[in-house]
Amino acid sequence: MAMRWTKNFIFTLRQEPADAEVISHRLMMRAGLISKVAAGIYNYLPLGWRSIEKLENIIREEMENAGSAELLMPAVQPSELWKESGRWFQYGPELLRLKDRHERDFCVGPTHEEVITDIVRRSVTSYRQLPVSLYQIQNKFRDEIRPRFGLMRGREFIMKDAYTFHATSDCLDEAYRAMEAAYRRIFSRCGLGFTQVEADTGNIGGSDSHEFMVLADTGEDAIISCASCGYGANVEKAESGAPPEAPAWPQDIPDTPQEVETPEMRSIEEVSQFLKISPQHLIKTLIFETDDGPVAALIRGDLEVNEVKLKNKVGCTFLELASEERILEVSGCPQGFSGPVGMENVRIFADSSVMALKVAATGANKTDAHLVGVVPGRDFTPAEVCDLRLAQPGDTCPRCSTVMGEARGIEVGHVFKLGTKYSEAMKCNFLDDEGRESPMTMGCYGLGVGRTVAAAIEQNHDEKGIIWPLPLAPYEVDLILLNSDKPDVVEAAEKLYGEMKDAGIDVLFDDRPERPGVKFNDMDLIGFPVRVVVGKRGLDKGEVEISLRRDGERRTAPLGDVINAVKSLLDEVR
RNA sequence: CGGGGCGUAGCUCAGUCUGGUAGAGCGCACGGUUCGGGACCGUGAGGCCGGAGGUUCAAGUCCUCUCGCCCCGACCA
Repeated sequence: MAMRWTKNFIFTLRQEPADAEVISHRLMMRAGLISKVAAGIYNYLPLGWRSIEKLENIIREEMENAGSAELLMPAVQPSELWKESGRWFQYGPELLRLKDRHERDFCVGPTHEEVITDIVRRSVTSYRQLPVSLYQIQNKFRDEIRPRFGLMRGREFIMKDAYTFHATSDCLDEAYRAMEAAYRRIFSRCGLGFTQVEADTGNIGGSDSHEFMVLADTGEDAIISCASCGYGANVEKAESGAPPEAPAWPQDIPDTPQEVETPEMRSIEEVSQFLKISPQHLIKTLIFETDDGPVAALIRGDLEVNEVKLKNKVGCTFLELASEERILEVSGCPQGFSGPVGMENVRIFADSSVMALKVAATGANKTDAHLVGVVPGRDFTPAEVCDLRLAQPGDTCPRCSTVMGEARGIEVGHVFKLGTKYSEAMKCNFLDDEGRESPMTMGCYGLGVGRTVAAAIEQNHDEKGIIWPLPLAPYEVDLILLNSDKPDVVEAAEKLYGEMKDAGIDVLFDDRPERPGVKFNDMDLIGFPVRVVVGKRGLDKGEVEISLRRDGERRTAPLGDVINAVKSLLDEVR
């Protein structure tokens, strides 16, 4: 594909756009790749769209390779399907709902489990027809609370979503592994540094789940990982090895907990200093509000509760710290003095670190008082003991006990084993070889297209602009006509452009009558991987200049050999 | 939804406190000089000062309401 700049629609910005925070957003705006229509809603301008399409085509190749067939589902979906799965009621304002002229309810699809399940259940009835693997590349809409960072967190965004249907979980495992492999190939082909981590399944539901994270300091997700065995997980999900044991209890262990006055001592720090007890001997009691009623979570004083883990344990979709009034209602005292002893009207979830304590101190459920000498199991029994810890860098690895580190990442892909959540709710059943009917086992696989392009820019730029990895560059080659007022230079450049076109080179011909500086700056800003400069200076010697965006080193090639030189340079960066 | 901030030329922003003729730089158009890293000189076009209401002789500026956008937080593939 070849194009002239003057026939294209490219407007670079000299000044930083006022509302762009992160580098990829700034550069995409400045380079004229995207423009904003409304909060979280963007135009993909010709240059940006070319990069998007290049990525889409890589995705298509790898999806087909993984045995998935492309289709396209509607953006607007009837509420009936969502009511069948139950998500019409579970989803909050993030789901953009609308009514048609007959007052019928619809939504703009944030994802397509319902529609795809409907498609498959209509046609597939036998194990002989399974497995099924389908994907689409489509615009989604999620009415994010706070869209930001350009394409990184838009409300409307392009996503590749794939869905697989199986007769057995073994078969799902196989498809899941194939998808993981396809994702790794896709991101590798884009030249991205990424990592695959264990993830929480969120509102989509399901069991196994992995996220593909492009490593970048601006990433919105925190990842905990082990350099030694390769274990990695989103902090939302991350397990960590047993925390260091608490030091020896400095006092006698009484037969019953002793109440101690602790006036105005609410925080772990205050209480531990006041009582001269290490934070590791305190039990922190947090009251949460959920759609399933209030619950209490217990964690050792030096650790933090992971709300996602708690949410999963409780089995609720809504969870947040309870209000002051609610705490008063549940524990009979203001915030800061709650404790598990004698707390009976709520379900209590205890982190295993709490139960590992031989003896501890905790709130007395009484204003300005704590209990010292509380023995877990003797003085209180939680409804459930589980892992509620928020993993932190420095924790030990749950697999191999090495100390884990933290990194930030941009979530560009997320694969889930859905199991039968949707097939059961929507009666997407099949008959097995013994004539028994059962719901299909499903997997779903998302990949953020715009986000991946943005992530590529986060990873590949310098102070001048983007440094495109070749596969995502809007054009691979920028051919610059330097002296548009010199007929012989124009003629040479035009001739070269024709040759490149004929040779099938992916080139943009900067034929604008602009000053050299303007052209050079635009070429750096947009970041074409290979640049070919035709100017009077070189032409007098019968040469043109060729350089790479990534190192800037200037090479020359005789006029007759430019095509070959460009081709071999392209191979070099490929 | 809570907290903070901003809406003035295509873009980036002054002017708002203290009411009195609508500004700058960049971009754009035209002429000239320039021409290998965002040139220079001259001329010019371009504004319902986000919108509605109010106060006032007079509102970009003060008051009320509204809409939009950005940042922090809670939420999320």
